[in-house]
Amino acid sequence: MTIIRPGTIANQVNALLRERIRDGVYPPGGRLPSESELCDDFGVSRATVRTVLAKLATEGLILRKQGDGTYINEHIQQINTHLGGLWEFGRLIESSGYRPSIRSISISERSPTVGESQNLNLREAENVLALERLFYADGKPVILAHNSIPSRLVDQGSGPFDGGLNIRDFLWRYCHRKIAYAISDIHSVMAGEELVDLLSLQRTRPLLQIQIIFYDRDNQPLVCGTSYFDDKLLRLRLVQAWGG
Amino acid sequence: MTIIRPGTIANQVNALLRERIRDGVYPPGGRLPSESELCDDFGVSRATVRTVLAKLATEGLILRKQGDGTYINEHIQQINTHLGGLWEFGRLIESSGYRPSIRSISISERSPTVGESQNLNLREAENVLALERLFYADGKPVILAHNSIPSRLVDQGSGPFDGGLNIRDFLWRYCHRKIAYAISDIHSVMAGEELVDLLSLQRTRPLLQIQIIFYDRDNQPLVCGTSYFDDKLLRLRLVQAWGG
DNA sequence: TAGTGGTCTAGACCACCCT
DNA sequence: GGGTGGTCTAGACCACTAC
Repeated sequence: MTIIRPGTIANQVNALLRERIRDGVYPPGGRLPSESELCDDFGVSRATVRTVLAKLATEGLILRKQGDGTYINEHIQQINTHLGGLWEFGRLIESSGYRPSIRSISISERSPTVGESQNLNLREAENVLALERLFYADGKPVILAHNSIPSRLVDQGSGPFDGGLNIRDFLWRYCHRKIAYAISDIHSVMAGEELVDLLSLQRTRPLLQIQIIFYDRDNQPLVCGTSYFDDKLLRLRLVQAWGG
Repeated sequence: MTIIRPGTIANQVNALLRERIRDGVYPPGGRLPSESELCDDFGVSRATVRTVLAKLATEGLILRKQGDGTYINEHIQQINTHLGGLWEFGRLIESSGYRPSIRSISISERSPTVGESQNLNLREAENVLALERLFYADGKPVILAHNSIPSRLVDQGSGPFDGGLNIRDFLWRYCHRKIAYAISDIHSVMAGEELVDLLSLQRTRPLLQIQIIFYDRDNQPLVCGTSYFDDKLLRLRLVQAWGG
């Protein structure tokens, strides 16, 4: 068949396979066509097909059995939160079955806290651009997110800022930087007064706290953030798959 | 050079590269030899080298820059907890800087709870083998772990069981099953009396709770588990890397 | 311009599962 | 035996970065 999508061939095959799995073109829980059939179908080499299948396998979306075939894991199909979902709060909200939205509480430049200065490896007297935002699930506040970016990285005169962007898009739009990797720490904390108020909790309650630092390919810290949410409303679910 | 290790060529190259990075054979934070140099060095094809480098890159251990080279990420070197660390509590304890040990509290067959019955997809009147274990960091109790395996999966007459094995090894030794993937839910909970006692907490405190279900390649649930630990003592740290 | 990583191909051989 | 996925090779061309 002919491919008309943008991007590399592997990405196109990837997108097509995901579509077909999602839309049930291949029987849910059933077997995928063999690698050689997929090669013929897409008109690509086996290596390309295998690259894509390997990626889907590490996400747990398919299960591969030597000498038998490749099977669709309907279990995972419903979970859109693989890894990477740790920072995409919009997806996290969606995967819990709600419609996500974002409200920007404040976006302003200020001097850094001690923690920010360490995490972002700031020099003396460097400021940060601080974002405070609330994520909503079906209109109900569920996640409070603080993020800080070294002011030096922000393009001059690039405001006003769109507080509705996720961090990756924000960094690209206003800093022209790409995220290479991130380190996250997950903690369990009791909600303070501010959190009880902002998240409309009835009373104080243990919440999940996610601290995350994003780095670019030059190992330079781009953003650090601290976020809070009630794990009784949203589910933090991770999938790990082993090829073998 | 000649390779003398067991396993596939790719695995041997993988192990060698990790060793060299860990031992500082390649300058920490510096550049790795180019792909073609590694090919010559190891005597393998470029595709094989690239397979290995891709894996190291997704773990964040190396940073790849087109047109430039491959750089060692000294930042990640110290973090042995990539993904997969979510269930290997021994490693989790090590990565927080302690010496891990395990004590088995009880291993017994019993009827399942409602949750276990659902999670393990048990039939009527099926029992489970229940493990209750404590993990220690430098001799101090830090993680309480409950795990349940359908009795049907356990080889007949395979007891007594070694409570010091991690789940993967336990399943292999006593059930001859391999884990294909796992789904984990992370929650924030207040320690109850039993936990305060077992983990020698001074008072009740918010803890991290990890609920996990392991499946085999046939999508059959093998084990479900619930574990608790104090995130003030142990760090739950995840690394996510994007190839691009 | 030279060298690096990124993408893709065609083909070989092996290990494994099913019937 | 026949088909499936697992491993590996040799070689081509492209895109990007540093100089």
